[in-house]
Formats: sequence, C-alpha cells, structure tokens
Amino acid sequence: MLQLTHIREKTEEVIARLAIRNFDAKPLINQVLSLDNDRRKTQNELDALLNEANIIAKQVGDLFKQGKKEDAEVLKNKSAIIKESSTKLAEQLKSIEEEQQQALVQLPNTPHLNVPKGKTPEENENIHQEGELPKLAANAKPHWELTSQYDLIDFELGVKLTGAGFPVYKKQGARLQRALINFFLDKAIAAGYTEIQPPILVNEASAYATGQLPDKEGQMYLATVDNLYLIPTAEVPITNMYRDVILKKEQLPIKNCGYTPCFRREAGSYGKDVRGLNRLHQFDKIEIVQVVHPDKSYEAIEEMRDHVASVLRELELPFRILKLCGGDMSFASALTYDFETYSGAQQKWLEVSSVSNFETFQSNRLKLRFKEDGGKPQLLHTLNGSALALPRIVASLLENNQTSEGIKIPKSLIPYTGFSIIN
RNA sequence: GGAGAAAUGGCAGAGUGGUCGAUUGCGGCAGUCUUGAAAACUGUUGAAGGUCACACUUCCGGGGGUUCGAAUCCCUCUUUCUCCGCCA
Repeated sequence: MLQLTHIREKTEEVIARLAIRNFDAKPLINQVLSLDNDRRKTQNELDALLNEANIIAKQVGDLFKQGKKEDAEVLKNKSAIIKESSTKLAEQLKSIEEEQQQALVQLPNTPHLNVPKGKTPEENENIHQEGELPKLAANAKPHWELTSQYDLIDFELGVKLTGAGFPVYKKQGARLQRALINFFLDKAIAAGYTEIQPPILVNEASAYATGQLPDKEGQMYLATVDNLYLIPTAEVPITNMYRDVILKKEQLPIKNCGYTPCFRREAGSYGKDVRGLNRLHQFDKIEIVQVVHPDKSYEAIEEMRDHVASVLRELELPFRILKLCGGDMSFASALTYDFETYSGAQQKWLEVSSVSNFETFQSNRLKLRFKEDGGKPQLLHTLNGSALALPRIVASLLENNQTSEGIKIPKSLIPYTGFSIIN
C-alpha cells in the first residue's frame, strides 16, 4: 500500500511512476485525495464535538460533587445531543476511511526509475546471462520422462493421493529434494541469513498484511473450519513476524531465510507449460527475506541478486537474469529481477527465482517501522527472493545432465545427495 | 475437549466509575559530579490522526454495549497460565 502522505506530497511523481506500469493512476489518486480532504474535515468536526463532550462530562462530575444536581441534569441533556451528532459523524468518518482504504489498496507500488516501461514479458530486459547451454543428443528426454525412467517422481500416484500438481518424490528423487533444501539453506546461512522454520498455515491478518488478501484470495488454499490459509510462499509468515513492530536501528539489517513447502491453487493456469515439474500446486522453496533501512534497500537487492547467481553458478546451471518491465512486475514490487535457468530438453528458460524490493509498500501495511535516534517512527524497506524454488531447478538439473549412464549430479551437490549419479 | 484464573506502556507491575495516556521500579536517552567510567543525583522517555506549530481527538488483548463520564461495569471473541482428559 502506498503511503497517503507520499501521495499527497508527491502526487505528480506518483502518477508518473505508475505510468511505467501502464497504470493510469490519475482517477484513483484524485479519488484518494478528495476522500482525504473529506476525511480530515470530518475528523476535525468530530474532534471538536468530542472535545466539547469531554469538557461537559468533567463539568457534570464537578457539579455532582458540589451537589448541584439540577445544573448537572441540564448539561447531561446537552451532552446527549452532542452524542447524537458525534455518533453520526463517527459513522460518516468510518465510511470515508473505508472508501479511502479501498481506493488506496488498488494502487500498485511505484516502480523504481530505472524499471523499463513495457506491458508484456517480452519487454523484460535481459541484463545478464552466463553458463553454456547444454548440447544434448537429439533423443534427449524432457524431465517428466526421466523422472519416470529412474523412478524419481510419481505424478500419477500424487493424483491418486491428492490431485494433479501434487507429485510424489521417491528414492533418489526424494533424496535429491532433501539435498537441495539443505544445500540452499546452507548457502543462505553462509551468506548471513538466519534460518527460520515458520508455520505453513497463516491467519487472515497475515495474509492481508503481505498482500495476498484481499485480491489474490483465489490463489490460496483455505482451511475453512479454522479460517487459515496455506502459505503460497514462506515470505508470508517470515515477513509477518515483523507486523506491528518498531525496530531499533541497531537491529538492522534483518536477514532471514526459511524453507517451506508452498501451496498455490494456480486457478486459471491450465494448458501448456504445466507439464511435469513446470507448475505445481505444492512445491518446495527456500526464501530469503530482508528488512533494511530505507537508504539501503537498493544495495540489498543487488546483494540478494548476487547470492542467487552464486548458487546457480555452483549448480552449474546456465541462467539469465531479467529486469522486469513495469507491466510484468508484481503489484507490490518497485524493482524485480527474475532468474531463469535453461532446461535443455524442453529448450526453454524456466523461472526459478524472483527477487524484489518492495520499498515501503509492504511495510506500510505491516506497520513495520524503525526509530532513528530521537525521531519519529518511519517505515522500513522489505525485500524478498527465492533462493531457490526446487521444481524447475530439478527439471533443469535432470534434463541438462542426462547421459547414457545416468544423470550426473553437480559436484557441489554430491556431499548433500550422497551419490554422484542417478541411475 | 472440560474446569478455573488472567490479558495494562520496551520489561516488571499498580490502578475496580470522574482528578488516568495511566503510580512505581527496571531499562533507554540527556544532564550534574568525575581525567574518564561506574555509582549517586536531576530531568526525560508509547503510538496513530490532526496542525506551519500548538490546540484537539483516539488507543489499557480484539469487537460491541451501559453511562453525562470506562483501563475500571456488562456481553462476546481471541490468546496465555493452572488443573483434568487425550496425544506425536
């Protein structure tokens, strides 16, 4: 959520920046600002009334003590009248505030100035590519054939147990999952992140604060009896640890990481690109989250980007980094880098990580703030990224490293898998 | 799941209808003293809205109610603790 004072003070700039997303913010912003005027006016009136009522209440008390009952009765009546109009005003204020809030949450974050304009994924900027694309034999198999050939993943069995998109990992396939989780966590810890094991169900307040609610309701699984949501990413619980928190300056920066399964309904995304591991309802991911001083968030995002790149490098996977254009960035982001690894048999780039700076957009809803010496609390910047999501990494690893003897495990991963080849 | 108790500022802990945004202690910050530090002493120290700045308003777990007036009374929800039951 954008900050009201920021919209008020830098109206033109906010509109200009939102244009980078091809978002015409003018009507909404005008609505927000006019509601804001109403709000302040109404509140002033209400405050004056309440002030009067407070004064009268005190006088009534004094009069009673002095035994002047009749005078007190007169004031009581006066107070009743005030109460009537103040109740009305309070209702009015509440509805204005709700309307304003509703308009406000429709505004996406303002992109950073060097986010490229554009509407579609094709307009994302390819800013880096490294690693050699694998030269596979003509009969190279896509991962969904390899997983069944070596009995690594049973998609059919998952359908039986749960439904499509809930694979069952087996044997070396299961072991590989566990190895990757540990590998990614160890890398994150070595990079200074603190490991967190959060709950994987969250309440409504948490889902709201990180922006999954209200608009992405349909994307989450909901345990209706207790009204709890299965997390779509560890970002939700790990970021919500700081909901309604005022940090001390010395506590910054906060760097947390965590492994969780992630659950996504993926409503509406059927058809192509969903075969095998490409798109699942349940998958494993290691997430990195940072909470930093507002001056430091663009340094932090570069650091996170370097971290993800170094992990992919260790896995010897060819990858590229895209700077997302305004139209392709998520609602809450000010700057996003997407990482894609090349999957040799599908001959496709697969998104395996997304690293974003949300600036104050998230912290505004979270009320995540810090205090500069002697100053007023101010909002922090939050960032997060995947480091990394497993399924597509597995797809790329399997496809790119297939040989006639079996599938080779990258060197850095062998200590974790305990085997060097899948056969 | 059953019975009882409780929820107050960073922490501890008073406060059972007006003088309470809240006694006090600890912690934090500033100062006095000191070469410096500690100790001692003095002052200061929650958040949101609002204002050029004040004023003013709201917040004592959440929501609702009673009252001229609520941290204090009532209803309700949530959470925590103790006891019992069940259990990885």
